[in-house]
Amino acid sequence: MKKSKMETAETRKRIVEVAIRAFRDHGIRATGIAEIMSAAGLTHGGFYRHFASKDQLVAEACAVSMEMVIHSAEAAAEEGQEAFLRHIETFLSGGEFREGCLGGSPLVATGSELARADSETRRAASQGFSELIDVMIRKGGFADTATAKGEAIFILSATMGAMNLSRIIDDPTLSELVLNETRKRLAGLRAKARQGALA
Amino acid sequence: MKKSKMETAETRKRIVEVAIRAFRDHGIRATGIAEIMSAAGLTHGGFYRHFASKDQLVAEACAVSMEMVIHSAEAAAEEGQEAFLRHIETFLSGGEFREGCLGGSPLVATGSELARADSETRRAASQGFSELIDVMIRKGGFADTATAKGEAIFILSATMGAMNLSRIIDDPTLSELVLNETRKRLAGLRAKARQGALA
DNA sequence: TGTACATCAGTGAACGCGCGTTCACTGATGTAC
DNA sequence: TGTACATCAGTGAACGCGCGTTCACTGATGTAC
Repeated sequence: MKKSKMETAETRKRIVEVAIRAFRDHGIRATGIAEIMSAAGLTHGGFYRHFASKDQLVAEACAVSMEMVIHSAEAAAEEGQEAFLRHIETFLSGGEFREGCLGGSPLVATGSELARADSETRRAASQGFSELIDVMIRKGGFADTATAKGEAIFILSATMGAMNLSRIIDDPTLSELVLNETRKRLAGLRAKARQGALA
Repeated sequence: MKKSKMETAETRKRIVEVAIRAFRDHGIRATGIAEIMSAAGLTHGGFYRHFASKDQLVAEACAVSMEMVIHSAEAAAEEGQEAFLRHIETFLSGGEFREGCLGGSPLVATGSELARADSETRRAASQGFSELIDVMIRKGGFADTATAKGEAIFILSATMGAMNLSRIIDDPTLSELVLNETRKRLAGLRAKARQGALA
């Protein structure tokens, strides 16, 4: 039962979307092809009509979910610098897992697995991270353009580190403290970076 | 061929040590019992004379490797505050993977897997993290004791986030930039925290 | 426009493989007398 | 101190299971005439 080209494209897209969520929720290695296909309303055999291997899907899922994070950040930036900065900061309040959020980003949700992933996947992750830095530089309102890239990198490193730690820690009080202390200090840094703009 | 109590204890210790390295290098899920036992010079069947399950070994390996990080940090602190701070900072220069280093810590090497680990393992990781914070507070030379914990948490979050990111990124230039920019900014913060001590 | 046929998305059984775990067995150790 | 026996660390075959991947098949789609 061959499907129309449009249906085929939609199916492929659906598989990637389902995979993004599954990898984010359960990890890459812990997620099976059959599980993904089943969640997409298909049987496992059809997978290889769309992808050459699981690794190829992992790479594509990584690329697409990084794009989602980037688009989501850009969309927030449409509403102004304040909204953009609040968008970045929001992750550190709830440690959100939703798509488009830093917390839903594969860099946080599957970080240590990505560090050991194949070259295609790491390429996708690196490319996405690089683009995220560029968006921050353009919309972050950093006073000193010479240090903007470093500031953006620092903010992302600290945010992602705090989110990862907060998910490991089983004591809710300490877990939230990690998010809050990191958010507080990054907000202080940002205030200073923008104060510089007025000077 | 029963072994003496001393030999048995040594074997158990060796299994844990081998496991720490294997989990750190290849990840938890990707490392099999047979692989660990073989690296310890044994066959896989004997594993269950020492541990009830793989999960139990994971939890113990997590606890022991966190202790190694903590002891290593305390040892550096013996040589004075400067040496201690340089010890923490060192990780951000080379992103080292050695035992006792933050980079060799399960929090960095297997971060996203730990976030989904069972309660025993997360307990061990949380406990270790908590103790690491305590060591930093005691030896970090923070001027304001009220904010020392927050400072320590922030430094660890940023350091771990940067190390994880630097291992994902495949472009060596950007990878090093992430470590360097994070190190530079944390050094600036520390200088300020100690300046406060003199005031 | 209608017909014949090649294409190929999706199915579901099957593949080899490695996993965590179990178990009967071996034989040196530790213990009770 | 010497002997008899229970213990149990380690071996290696075997277990069921789920994995990624393959394949013969189905039948609707897209194409060539």
